Amino acid sequence: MPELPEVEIVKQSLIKKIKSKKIRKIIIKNGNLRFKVAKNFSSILKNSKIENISRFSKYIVLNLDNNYSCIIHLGMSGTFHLDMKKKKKLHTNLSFYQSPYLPKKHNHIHIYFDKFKIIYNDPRRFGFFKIFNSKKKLNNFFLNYGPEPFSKKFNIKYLNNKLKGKSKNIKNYLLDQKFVSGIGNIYASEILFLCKINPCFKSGDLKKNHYKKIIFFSRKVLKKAIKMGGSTIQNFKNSEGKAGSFQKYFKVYDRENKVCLSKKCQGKIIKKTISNRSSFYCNFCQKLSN
DNA sequence: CCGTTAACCTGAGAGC
DNA sequence: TGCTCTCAGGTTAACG
Repeated sequence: MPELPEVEIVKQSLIKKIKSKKIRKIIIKNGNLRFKVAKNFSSILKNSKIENISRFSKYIVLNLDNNYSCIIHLGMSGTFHLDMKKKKKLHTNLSFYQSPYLPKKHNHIHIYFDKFKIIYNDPRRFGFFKIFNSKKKLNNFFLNYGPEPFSKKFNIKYLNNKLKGKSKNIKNYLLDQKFVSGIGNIYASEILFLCKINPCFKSGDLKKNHYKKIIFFSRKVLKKAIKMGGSTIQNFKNSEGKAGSFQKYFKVYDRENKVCLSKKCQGKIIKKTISNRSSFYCNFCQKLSN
């Protein structure tokens, strides 16, 4: 489900609820996630205190007081639910996936604290948890990833180095986490629309002014999405009334056949499958030749 | 090395 | 009501 903004919001929710708290117990109902949950996962996390919670790209990072770190990827459908013991309903203010009442059969991991527990629910099981026994190993894991759009490393020189001479289209690169990390299928389409660059545009043909736009609008779109609480697909609304609202600002994503929102443009948004993922764009605003 | 495809899963929604 | 089909915010092994 989530791209950088949504993961950022989940991280912020987790900070409010479980930062500086001690994990008392872990129950794994189904460890068959994208990667199998490590056998020693429970024993390592039990009785550790969560010192800090951060995020890199689409990963949530829990730093524990026993030198271990736990990274969490939500895949397509991973969500966290807060379960106060006294109340019967699951509170889903940590969740961004469709219904707030997901079937319990997908409640795979239960993490207990003194007064409540949080539950990891993931119908498709593309998410995963992974632990590292040192900061160095944690950092090494992230060395495989490109900079986030916000990073100073994501600059014109970097784009030129990576993209010159390349035949692969630019949409593909925006989704390539080794090139830039944190962008997913929704924001890739949104960013390219604002850049007025066709998703099929050959990366090697991009010029300096294209690079500038990609850098500028990547940051702008992701920042605004974070400000809006991320994007929430469908009519999801949780018991506390919290849901992301960036979907209201989609210019192209999920707007097939609708009128282009650019001023004076009468074009209709096209949906096209590029490299097995849907892309949305306006043929008039995002010409292939320019 | 490069780029593309299929695969990993379940559930929602469309069409019949 | 129910069946079948397609699609979904991600990643990556395997292939040509």
